[in-house]
Amino acid sequence: MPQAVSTRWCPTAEQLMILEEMYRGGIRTPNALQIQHITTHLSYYGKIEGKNVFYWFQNHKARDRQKLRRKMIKQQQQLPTPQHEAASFSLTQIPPRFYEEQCRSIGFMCMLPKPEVEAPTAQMDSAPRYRALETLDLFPVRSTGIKEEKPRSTALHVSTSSS
Amino acid sequence: MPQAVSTRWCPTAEQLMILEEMYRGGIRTPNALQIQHITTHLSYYGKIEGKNVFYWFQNHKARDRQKLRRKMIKQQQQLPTPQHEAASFSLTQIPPRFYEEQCRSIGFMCMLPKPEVEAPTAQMDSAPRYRALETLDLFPVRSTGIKEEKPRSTALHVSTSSS
DNA sequence: GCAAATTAATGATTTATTCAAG
DNA sequence: CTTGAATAAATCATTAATTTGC
Repeated sequence: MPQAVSTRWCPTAEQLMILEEMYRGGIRTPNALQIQHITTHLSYYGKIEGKNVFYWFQNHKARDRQKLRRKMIKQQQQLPTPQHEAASFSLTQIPPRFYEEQCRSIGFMCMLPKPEVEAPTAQMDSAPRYRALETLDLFPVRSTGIKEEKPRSTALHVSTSSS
Repeated sequence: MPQAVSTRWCPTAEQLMILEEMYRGGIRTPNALQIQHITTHLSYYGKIEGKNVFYWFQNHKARDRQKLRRKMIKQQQQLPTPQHEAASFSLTQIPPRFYEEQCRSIGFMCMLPKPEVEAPTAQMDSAPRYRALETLDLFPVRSTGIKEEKPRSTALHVSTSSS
């Protein structure tokens, strides 16, 4: 069997550390330019593509939120259950809403299936290709105000449309 | 105000016709290469980008399905309502499932916010830029077996995980 | 110890919702 | 109200952990 050594991106320890640091720093939905920068920076530590970064943040954010939700439900169930006024609508709702102008900016773009699956003999992240790293050392990882990411109602769909 | 004449893609009649023709032809989730071709082809009739094509199919498919579902619900409600065995789980499910190995292939890619919003003086789809159209005249619009797009259960989540 | 069998994580896609321009 | 755009939720699928029988 010639090729097909791995189908999906496998982040190296450094890459993961940096990504998590950024996440902790407040980055949630990096825009295209940010992703480009992050990718460039991380490519120093191993093979990586923009979409990997994109997906990583999507998944990390989603699973973080999920974890929080579960914890909340659990807490609620452990509460003394105030007899009167027992919730009549599903809880698990994060506070009211913080909004904060979601950093909506990511755009999609169709991407060709995959350039080629080069069959590496044994060299990958062991031989990092010093990609420039020109633009910046790392961009404002912890600025733009750690937005709490508008929670939006998590359960409860009040579709206002009526047609 | 210098620029910003229009933010979103406004499909021309021809573009729309062609897209619908393709949709009727069975295309639902075109892969990147297909999108590229479609875009190239449609750019002959006016300004258009790959993501427009991507979104168009996404939305068209979703809204088509939505329409069907509503129609179904309506029909169900108009039925004599067979007292016994009233559905205990939400209907609106499209038949069983046809599967057919979904043509999964689209990938995302981060895209810069927007190259530039050229302030057109009055020329857009009136002056189509004859973009090559080299690769093909149009690819197999009605082949690869009109896949009915695996309907997948629309309501009813039987998560097998247990943790 | 170790390798097949399970299960848990998590990368990658698709679908559902929501927002908002026209 | 229609629909392009964008994000979030739900799934799918593959890899890593972990368990289990030997």
